[in-house]
Amino acid sequence: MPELPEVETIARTLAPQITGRAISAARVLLPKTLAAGANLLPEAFPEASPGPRVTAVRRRGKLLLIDLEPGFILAFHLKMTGRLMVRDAKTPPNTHTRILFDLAPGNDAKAARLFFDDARTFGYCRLMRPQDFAAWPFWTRLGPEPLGLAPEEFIQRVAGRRGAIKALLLDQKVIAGIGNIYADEACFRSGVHPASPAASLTETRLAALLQSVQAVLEQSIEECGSSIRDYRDANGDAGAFQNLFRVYGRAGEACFNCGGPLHKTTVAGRTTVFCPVCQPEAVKIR
DNA sequence: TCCTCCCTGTTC
DNA sequence: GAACAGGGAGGA
Repeated sequence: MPELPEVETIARTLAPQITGRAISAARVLLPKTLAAGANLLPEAFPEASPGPRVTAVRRRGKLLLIDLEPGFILAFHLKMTGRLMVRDAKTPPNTHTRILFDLAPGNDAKAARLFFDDARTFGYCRLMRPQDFAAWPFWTRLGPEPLGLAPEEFIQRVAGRRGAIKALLLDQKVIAGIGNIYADEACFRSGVHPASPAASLTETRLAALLQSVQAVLEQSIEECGSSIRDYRDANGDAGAFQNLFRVYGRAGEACFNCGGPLHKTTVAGRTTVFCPVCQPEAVKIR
């Protein structure tokens, strides 16, 4: 389930392989994967044309963005099982291939293919003009990037809210890029009970939580993300941060801090693992 | 603010 | 052959 560190890793491994290269054709094998209302295939990939050139590969939140020249943007949301991978030009689509891009041969590079594979078909791609992209509601409402976020702004965005702190961490409008894994890991590392109402946490606790969010994200980026089940980078390589999980997926096992059993519960509709000793429930505020 | 739904491969 | 994984849209 690609979250910020995984998408960042994909962007970093994808960029050197496709930047500067022309995309000569796109083939959509599952129509719904190319979001309706954001389908500019004929305009972006006209017949008898070398095709648009990749000028940049970026990440924002969990979105992977490919800038094209002339002016188009490919925005991918990988959701749970989406993968972006460059393979040999002759590689045929597999059962999970949803969109296939042909990369024209470049200076030194041979022709190749960019695959968007997605077993569970939750992921999507939007192909938009920059002005439409800038007006896309999901884009305009996206909260700030956690890395580099000032504690004061984080506190201001969650202070006084009645919802569970983990629900706010998962809310992309509050802060962008955090999913179930890193929300649990950050709560544990800062000793915050994930079900605590944000309003019950002091500014000091919230600042500590943000620091843990930033620490786990940075550490995971260093480890090239977490690979459980599906995630791979654009080279097909796995990440290693899953070896450093302290709570995610460890319900019933011993807490690395106190040795007691980790508990499992549901917060914001998501499986949540925490240590009841090291993450005491904050005192509720009326 | 919370719940349901979408979707399919994997695990029990 | 059922439970489970979960991001985000949409509705209660």
